[in-house]
Amino acid sequence: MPATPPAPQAFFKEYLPHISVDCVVFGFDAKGLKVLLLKMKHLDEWALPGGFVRWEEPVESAATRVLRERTGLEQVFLQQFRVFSEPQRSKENKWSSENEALQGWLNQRFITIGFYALVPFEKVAPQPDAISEACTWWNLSEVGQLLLDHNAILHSALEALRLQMRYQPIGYNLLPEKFTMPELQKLYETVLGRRLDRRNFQRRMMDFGLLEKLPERKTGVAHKAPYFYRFNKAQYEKALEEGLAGEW
Amino acid sequence: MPATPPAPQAFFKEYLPHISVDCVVFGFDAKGLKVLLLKMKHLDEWALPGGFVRWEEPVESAATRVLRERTGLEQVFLQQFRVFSEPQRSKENKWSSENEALQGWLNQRFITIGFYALVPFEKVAPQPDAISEACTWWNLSEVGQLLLDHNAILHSALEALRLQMRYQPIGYNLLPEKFTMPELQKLYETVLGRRLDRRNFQRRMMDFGLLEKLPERKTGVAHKAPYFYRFNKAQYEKALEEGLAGEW
DNA sequence: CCAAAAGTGTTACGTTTACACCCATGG
DNA sequence: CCATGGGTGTAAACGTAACACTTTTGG
Repeated sequence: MPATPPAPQAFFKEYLPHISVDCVVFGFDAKGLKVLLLKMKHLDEWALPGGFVRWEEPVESAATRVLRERTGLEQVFLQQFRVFSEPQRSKENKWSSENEALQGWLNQRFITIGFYALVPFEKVAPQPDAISEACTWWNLSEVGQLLLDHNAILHSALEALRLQMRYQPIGYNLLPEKFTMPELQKLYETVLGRRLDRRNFQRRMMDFGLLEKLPERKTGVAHKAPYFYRFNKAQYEKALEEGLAGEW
Repeated sequence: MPATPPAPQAFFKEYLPHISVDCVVFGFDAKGLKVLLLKMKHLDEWALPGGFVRWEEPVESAATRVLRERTGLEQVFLQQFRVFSEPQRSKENKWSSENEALQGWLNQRFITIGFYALVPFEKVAPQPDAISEACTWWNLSEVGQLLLDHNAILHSALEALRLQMRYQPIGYNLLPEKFTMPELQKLYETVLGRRLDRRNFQRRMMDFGLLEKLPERKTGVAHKAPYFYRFNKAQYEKALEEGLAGEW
């Protein structure tokens, strides 16, 4: 979205009416799973980054654009997971903006297509959009009341991510290029919401054949330094296509 | 306030522009999996049953309405699985209709929300809609070239169904109230696309605790007559909520 | 009365889970 | 030098897959 206030009716000319995309952007660091949220102008609430669909683009392109503008990233894992379309979902909200064109646009009924994204936390430079005054990471456990039905969308995205984990690998997009086995394990434990056995986890991960063990070890840590690993991109893509065996 | 200029035509008054729903309706009989298709007027192609979204209803309600009007059924298993939004998906098609309002409506760009439904084959009374001249079941293997991107939607629905099978029970909506174990097995083999061991299948199914064995047996069959079973509705619903263990 | 299909049980195998031991490092 | 965390190995437990035997029925 442009930083300068749009001309009247600009939104209606540029975007399909009634259709929006909302992105649940997941990141991961030592503190656990995080989600990218926007602080809306003139409102006390935070919201998921979202956007609208141009007249000649697919919805995936709209979501990719939102991601690029909020995070600066180009290639991210992005997956549509559900449509949210209750007529009441936008009713409760009374948008009041100094910009009349924007206000008229936002007060439509919107059917929104939910996407979730997995992004490398440390590479993101969060940028607010035209209708928000801040864009920052939130720990998943500390997220409060969100705009409209965005809490439900977030919850649904997390469920979709947990489901994806059952048959596809995650990690490539959520971790830095080089990472340690305990870090990867923490990611899995965080998303699954339960502890895993250290030894069994390592063996299982290696058996998938997606990881390459590097000769280097982590430095500056107490106790025995863990080795670094990285994903084998080709094998990882293959696993995304074909799925993994077994359950968690 | 309405987003698009209020059109004189009835369609624009009644439905949200640019948004449609398409339903992949699966049925099952001795011949295997079937899908419900419509023969379009003035076109040689068949299409998935679809419809549009009223100004004050959620998309699920639109899909339910399509199902009711095409099949006569009220309570069916219905699940949204993906949005199809390529701008080109509707471009190729030149609608020509005797009804000018209809033609103008259909020539919009549509973003469609894909649903799949599981219905009891024998209870369905297929009914064509206003823009089609026939509505019939097709064996999945005999489906040819469909309208627009409907082949892709169908294929995607089948994938979603296979995925659902991995962690939720199917059968309640696809089989008659009373059925035999071989019939249930055939359903699973058909959807999964591979043979299963008769004995192990039976044990596994019973272990799920969803089936009730009835005292009656099938009559008029050669060889040993199989018992009838039925699903325990309460347990089945529970399994749909909580998921099943194990892989196929 | 026998071929074919259905019901029940038992064994073999592999995968997951649980746990033991050794290694490395910073305080 | 020892407490802590990381790396590797092994045995038990569990679930799935493979297979044998009995029962029933129509031709």
